[in-house]
Amino acid sequence: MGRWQPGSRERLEAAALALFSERGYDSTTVAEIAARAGLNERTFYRYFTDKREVLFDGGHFLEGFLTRSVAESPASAGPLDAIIAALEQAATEVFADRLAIARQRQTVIDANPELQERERSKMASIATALARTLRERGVGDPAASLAAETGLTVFRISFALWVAHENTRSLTELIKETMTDLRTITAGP
Amino acid sequence: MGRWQPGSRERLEAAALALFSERGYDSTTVAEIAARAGLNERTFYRYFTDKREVLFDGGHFLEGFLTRSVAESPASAGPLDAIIAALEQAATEVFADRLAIARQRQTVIDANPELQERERSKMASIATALARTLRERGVGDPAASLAAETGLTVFRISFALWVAHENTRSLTELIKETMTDLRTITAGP
DNA sequence: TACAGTGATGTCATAACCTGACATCATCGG
DNA sequence: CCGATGATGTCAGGTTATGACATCACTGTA
Repeated sequence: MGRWQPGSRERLEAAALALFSERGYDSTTVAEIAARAGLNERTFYRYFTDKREVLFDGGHFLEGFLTRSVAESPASAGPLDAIIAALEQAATEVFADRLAIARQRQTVIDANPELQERERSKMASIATALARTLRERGVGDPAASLAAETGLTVFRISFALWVAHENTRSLTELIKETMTDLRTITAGP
Repeated sequence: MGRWQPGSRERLEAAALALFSERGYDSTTVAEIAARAGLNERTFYRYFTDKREVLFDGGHFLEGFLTRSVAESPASAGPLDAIIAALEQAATEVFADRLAIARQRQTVIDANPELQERERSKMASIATALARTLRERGVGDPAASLAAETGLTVFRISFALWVAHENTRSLTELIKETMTDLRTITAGP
């Protein structure tokens, strides 16, 4: 073993989530997070652009997963259907096994407006990426943006229901239901 | 004349927009904004919770305008229709005369991720408020959230088209069109 | 007029966030 | 064994943001 343990990034993420859960986001300093990870404050900022970002690293993976999924969807599918299908795939392949951590994370985020802001931002970034993917598949504008944003809205609402403490249903199930609600609401008179 | 000129808040907002336009958001310090407004840095923070907020004060007014409008909408209207009607009313009564300032503001925001983040956050806050208003009018959940979030998505996309440099069409017109696109996209197979 | 109360602003000190510049040290290929 | 590379540490410093307290103009009232 040398000077550095491998997995600095993961250690920082774990340390941050633990500390944020224990004593809250505001009361935790970056120096403390780094110290618990056996690292220096300066090093923290080499991995994450700011203090919030340490909670949102997974977003990059999700974005890649979803864009790949949308890119591979059958050409016959409508844009919103392609988005929803990708989200359902993520629901089973990415999220299904991670309810406990998702809840812990969400508890931290729900307690802090700055973090909610960043979460929205991440969702928006994913929506932008998915809209681009749709455009590359020939979907026009603003249909592409609209489908991507709307799909993410459905996901966000479903996700909130999923992590709610009373809930026992699966994320996929909740996405399907929310999607049905959306169709009801948008159906013209 | 006494020690203070009236309208400190407005002066701070104007100074901030001007400085952000001139030399960018990052390169402008809070002390500079305050100085141009003839005030102290500490005083800036008495009016705005943080540096970004100085650009988003109008959001409070918009939120009030929209919730009032939705609260007064005819009971027969569907939830999404009520939201869209309120947004169209804001389009004519609030935004129509302010295209120039809206564009200047948007240029500043588009140049800085932190500001985009805050803008999203403001939209989300408005959506939350509108969802609450819908619930008070008997709309269930998640239909209320869904209608509010979807309506704001339509608005956001329409607004972006409106402030785009090439555009010559009215915001109301663009909202109607985007709404038509949404109905097309969500229409089942 | 005098003067106490109130509220807006200023001053000061300081913690935490974030960054640039440079130093240190382990690893790896030769 | 050595030099290149890359991850980490050290240090200095600017900016954001906040608490505590002081100052000054305006108000009402005796």
